[in-house]
Amino acid sequence: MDYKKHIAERINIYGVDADEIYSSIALPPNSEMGDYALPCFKFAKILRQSPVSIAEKLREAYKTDEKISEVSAVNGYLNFKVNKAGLAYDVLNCILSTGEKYGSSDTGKGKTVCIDYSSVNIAKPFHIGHLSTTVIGGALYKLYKFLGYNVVGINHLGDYGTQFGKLISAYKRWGDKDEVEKGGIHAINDLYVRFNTEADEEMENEAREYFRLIENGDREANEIFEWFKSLTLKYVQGIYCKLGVQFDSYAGERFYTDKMQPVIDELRAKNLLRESEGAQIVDLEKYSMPPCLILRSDGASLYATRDLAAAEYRKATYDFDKCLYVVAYQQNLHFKQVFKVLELMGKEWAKDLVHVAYGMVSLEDGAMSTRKGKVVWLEDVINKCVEKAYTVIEEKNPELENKNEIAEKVGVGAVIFGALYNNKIKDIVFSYDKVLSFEGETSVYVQYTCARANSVLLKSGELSAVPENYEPNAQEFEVVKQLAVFPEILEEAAEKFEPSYIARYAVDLAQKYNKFYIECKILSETGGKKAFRLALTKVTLQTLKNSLKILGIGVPDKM
RNA sequence: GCAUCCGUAGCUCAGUUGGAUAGAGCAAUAGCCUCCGACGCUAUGUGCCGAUGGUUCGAAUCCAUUCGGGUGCACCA
Repeated sequence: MDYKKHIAERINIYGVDADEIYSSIALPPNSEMGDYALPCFKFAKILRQSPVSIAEKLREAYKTDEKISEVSAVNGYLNFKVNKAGLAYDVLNCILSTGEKYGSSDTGKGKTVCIDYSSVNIAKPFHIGHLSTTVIGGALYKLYKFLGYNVVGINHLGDYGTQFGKLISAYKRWGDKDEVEKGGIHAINDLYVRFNTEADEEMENEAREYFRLIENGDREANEIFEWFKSLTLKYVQGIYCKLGVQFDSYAGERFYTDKMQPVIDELRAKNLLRESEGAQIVDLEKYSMPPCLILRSDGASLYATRDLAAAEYRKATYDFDKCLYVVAYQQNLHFKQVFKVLELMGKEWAKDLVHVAYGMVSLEDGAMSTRKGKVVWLEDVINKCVEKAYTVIEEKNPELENKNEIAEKVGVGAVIFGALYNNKIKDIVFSYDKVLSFEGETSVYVQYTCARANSVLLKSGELSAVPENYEPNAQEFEVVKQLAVFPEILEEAAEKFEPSYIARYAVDLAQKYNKFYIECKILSETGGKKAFRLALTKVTLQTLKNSLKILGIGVPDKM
């Protein structure tokens, strides 16, 4: 179904190879001009002819065939019109036969991708700032699987640092076992907030001491810590379940405690380590970066040290072809440094490490702060969205069965989609108005389109075979073309680590289908026309479902 | 100060391996349910694509400078 390739193979330009012709083929601004176009301007110098005459000569030489029905030369562009009936027939049958696998491929066969995402902090509830990494990572996870990769989802737990000393100190001062059991993670967080507001020098010292106790294997400190950890994991599991994300490993920072020394030894052996102001660093001045700190002046390890150990461990354990870090752009420099240090250590695989950076989330009145307790919890956002969905269903479709289940799919979908619809690098100012808006370019719009398509299919009875030689009209053909590019869109999304491509694709397809739906009758038609339109409806529904599924969004049959 | 990202319609954003008249949604106005789901569709308008210069047959897209904003920059993670 690669029409560009088909065209490129049939054009000969002296001194230009087929690959270059292939990559030069573009899409005309509107479909009346054609379905594909080859701009001939860049060939003018090589051939020493005007683009207009080149296009004209190529047009004369091109023999139309079963795929390309018309070729025209316009102002230096060579425009191609495809055989609409043929394309429509191929696309519909392809989707009908592949079904929920439509768009999948084996490009990733034999390759492994590690994705480090979500990476929750122990004892901290999920707030909207954690949403992006979780759903972007989750979507990439499902996308790579769909493309045939072996994928390893890693939740690099934030379970290391003096903050855990603070927590234990706070718990021992004010905590109560039953209250924490009952209040769960929010009760722990309250203790943390209280510690930060009341802490003086003495308490800070106590916290450092407790952290040291955890490190040295003190039984009581570790018991409390493990208890907090299990409460946290139980809690996040509920959220992950709703968001449809999963992990294959929960190896967090503490996991690397005993894996850092070999890295430090290697750095020293390779003469990369240097003392500076009492600390051990890798100097990166040559690369116009500040130094990468490996050991503090008191000998303790740092964030970067653990990330170096983690990268080594992942390479040794999973032998990845790519390792992605879905982490906010605040850490651009950190990852640049870590990757550079690994490169300097001679790890040829350092080039396979990718920081998938995304924008930050703030509130309308400024940045969030867990320590100050100024946050929007993700559960609240999800709950409000689900409630809103329920209210809308109650209003528009009160007879519906399973209203709770459907409201859940719609509400959760809106939360996920809102976080995935824009380019990931964009900052987000969180507002309830925005996430609760269900109109326009939203998952609800796509889900509604699915419900509409599904309703048509329910009323249609058995589908007959797609008619051959059916000449689609303009609206039908727009849908067909959009359906056909789905596999390409997925490849691009994977290549650019950009789930938003898929979200936008789904909205585009839904828009094109809705335009078709309004313009064209389906059920009251007969014969080939009806068969074609029903098939078009069925494969559109399938493709919309496939797109949303990758994003972790479910599609209700009715809503 | 150095590094890095962003700047497109009133708002939120697409569009950037250079290509033909710069597109959506929201908001506004006017329409469309005796007809397959109106959470939908149609029509109407707004743009020195932050600015300047350069490269090119051609620049929102590439380069340089500049302005505005975000983020990061030594013992937190």
